[in-house]
Amino acid sequence: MRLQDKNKKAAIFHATIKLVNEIGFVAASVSKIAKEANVSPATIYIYHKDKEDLLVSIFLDIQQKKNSVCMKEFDESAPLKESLRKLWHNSFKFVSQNKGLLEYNDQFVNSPYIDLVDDTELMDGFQCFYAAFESAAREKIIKKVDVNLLTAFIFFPLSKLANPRTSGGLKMTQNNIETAFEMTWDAIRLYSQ
Amino acid sequence: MRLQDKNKKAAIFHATIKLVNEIGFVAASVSKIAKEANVSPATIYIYHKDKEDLLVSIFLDIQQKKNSVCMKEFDESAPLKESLRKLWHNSFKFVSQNKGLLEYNDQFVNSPYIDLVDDTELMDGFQCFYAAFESAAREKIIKKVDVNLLTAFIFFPLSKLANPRTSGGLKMTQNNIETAFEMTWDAIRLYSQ
Amino acid sequence: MRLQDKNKKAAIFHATIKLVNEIGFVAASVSKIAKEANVSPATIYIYHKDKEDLLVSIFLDIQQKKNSVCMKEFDESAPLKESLRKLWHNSFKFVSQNKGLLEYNDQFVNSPYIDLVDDTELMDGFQCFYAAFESAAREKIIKKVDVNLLTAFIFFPLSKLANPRTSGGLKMTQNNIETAFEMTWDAIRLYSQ
Amino acid sequence: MRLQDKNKKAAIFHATIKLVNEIGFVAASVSKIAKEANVSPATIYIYHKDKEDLLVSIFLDIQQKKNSVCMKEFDESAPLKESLRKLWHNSFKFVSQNKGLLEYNDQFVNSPYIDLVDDTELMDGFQCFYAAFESAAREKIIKKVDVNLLTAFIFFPLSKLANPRTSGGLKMTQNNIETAFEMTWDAIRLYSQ
DNA sequence: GATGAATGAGTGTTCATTCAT
DNA sequence: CATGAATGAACACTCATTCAT
Repeated sequence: MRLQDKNKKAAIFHATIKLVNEIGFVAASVSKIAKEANVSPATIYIYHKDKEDLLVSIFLDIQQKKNSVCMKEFDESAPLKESLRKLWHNSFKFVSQNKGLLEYNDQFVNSPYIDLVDDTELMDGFQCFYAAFESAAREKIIKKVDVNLLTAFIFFPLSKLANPRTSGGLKMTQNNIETAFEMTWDAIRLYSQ
Repeated sequence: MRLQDKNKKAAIFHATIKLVNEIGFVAASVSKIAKEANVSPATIYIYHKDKEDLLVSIFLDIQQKKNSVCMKEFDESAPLKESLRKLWHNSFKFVSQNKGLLEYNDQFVNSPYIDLVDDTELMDGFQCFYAAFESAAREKIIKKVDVNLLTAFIFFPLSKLANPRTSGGLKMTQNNIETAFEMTWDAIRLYSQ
Repeated sequence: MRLQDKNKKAAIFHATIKLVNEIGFVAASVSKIAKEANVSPATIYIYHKDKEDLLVSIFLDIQQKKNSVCMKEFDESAPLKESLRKLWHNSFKFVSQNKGLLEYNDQFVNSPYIDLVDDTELMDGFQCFYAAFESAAREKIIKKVDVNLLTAFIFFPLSKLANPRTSGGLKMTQNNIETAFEMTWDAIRLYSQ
Repeated sequence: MRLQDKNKKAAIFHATIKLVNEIGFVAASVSKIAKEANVSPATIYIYHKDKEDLLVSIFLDIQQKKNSVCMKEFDESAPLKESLRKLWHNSFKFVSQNKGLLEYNDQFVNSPYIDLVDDTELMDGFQCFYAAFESAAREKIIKKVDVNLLTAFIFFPLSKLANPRTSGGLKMTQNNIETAFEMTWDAIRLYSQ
């Protein structure tokens, strides 16, 4: 019996991301992906039930990679600000090391494909922040507002700035990252009287 | 729907937005749009060169509508904070009055179709803010940072919160809008000494 | 507006029958049918929802044609034997004038496609015989047996003999037809004392 | 099902018949058959040259089984009527004991696959009847007609009635079988003056 | 201006079959 | 012997677009 060729699975993975980033979900057809991956269209269906499954499982794969990079060395006992700063820097590290992956996921979450993914699965890695938000709010370190408002100011500017396609050409140097993070912190922190 | 004869263009406009929001760019075909609009596929080609032109011109149309609502009563001489606050409230007014339009454009800007639109055209209505940013920075009211950082904290959280699909179920009451705006302002304002 | 081209519909009809008879349902693909009919595959889908619909509607069309020929000049008041004899001769007339059509339908009724057709629709034209069977049985002209036994000896030998593919090379002359019919009649008639 | 190792050929046999009866030749693909038989697609090609060979050899296998059952205890010296009666009852016994097999073969003979089988092979087991027909005709026991007319009234009603799919829901009790056989006999017997 | 008919090129997917183990 | 991996070719069907009216 022939063994699954890991190279083929990886080739399909990269070909899909490359094509989707270049020409979008609409134009990235299975046969084009197969050609890019130097594989038969039928081979794709060995690894994935259908096109939807291909796109979704790539998304989840990236998501997981990203989470594990972003949450590396996360310390629950550290002050919230330090944890968030670490998250920001890790995010930009991930992007710089995995150009394209984030771009793919940004397109994905803004397409109807995202509806196929369980909501809770999405924020999985960041759950640990939620408790930290609550205690920080109790200690009057950050504003006592809905968690969606907090995430709107933490993750959205971050994802915009981290994605070269939407960053407006701004180069994210260590300086800029730090500045941007301070702006995020200003948005959520509480100013005593 | 039953828009007829003179309103065919409008029927196509609405049918496209409805379908794209429901099933996405991938599945929204010309003939499906035609059926939804109670119109022949050929009729669409009277008003639009091709499918691309259809999608892009709808985007631009919405963009223009949104801008004109958002910038209503913009007063160059007013303080920046008041202008921005007005912008925020106008944005949410637009959304509540035009459900679906913003959702369409959010999908559009996150698809490769956006590459067909001239960058400068996008921010057109908001150019007047750029001068205001600069002078406010000079007066040490807001931080002296790249304009892309400013917009990342002004427009991105706004667009996330205004789009029901991404707002995380948070209902944007006047209270929440005001709170969110204050967070934006905190992000960009300069704290003296 | 372009009008439907009746020739195209007829061409699809004949091409389908020809191909199905030559290579069977399994091998008669939509694109082969389209090529045989000198038509684009897409054109077939203007006239038929899908392949199933194409095959079924051709079957029903033939069935109807056959019924109208077979039941021509059917006289309710005539003796049953004469009505049946007429049916037999009409059937062979239909076959000789429409070679291929019956072969198609024989293949159809012996494939799972037949399950898609309403049972009652099938025997529609022959309902008028059922009453005649009952009264003839009451008058002790034919055997008093289940109607399915009667039809097994009337229609099945007939369809076997009428179809050149199953007639075993026997040429159905007027003489043979008449002989065969007498055998049918012997099978169902009642012998007094 | 769970037939294993040594019984793989049998598993393939049964899986094929089951699938063909359920979904037809068109939809019964090699991989579906393999899955149903709990076997690799490749395994099927150990026992059969190709798909055609699989289908044909199953047909012949069933045909042979049926013949051996039908002709059991055939006695050349017995009167023709008794031999035929025995044939009829044996046929129904075969069906009741091997549901599905006859259905498969009925589909097979009415598909173009039948062309792959040698004509003479088909009627092989029944050749012994041909001589009996001739002598009975000479003795004026049955009609002196082409053998194809005889078989049309012997085997066709039989196969229709024995196949539940075409029997019209008529339950073939011993009584009904006997009645049907008498009708067959009436069809072919000769009535003296 | 407006239409439904018509289409070649393409879609996602499955096919029968072979290969390497 | 038996397997799951792998595939080119084909499948049924839909696409964006044009044509004739």
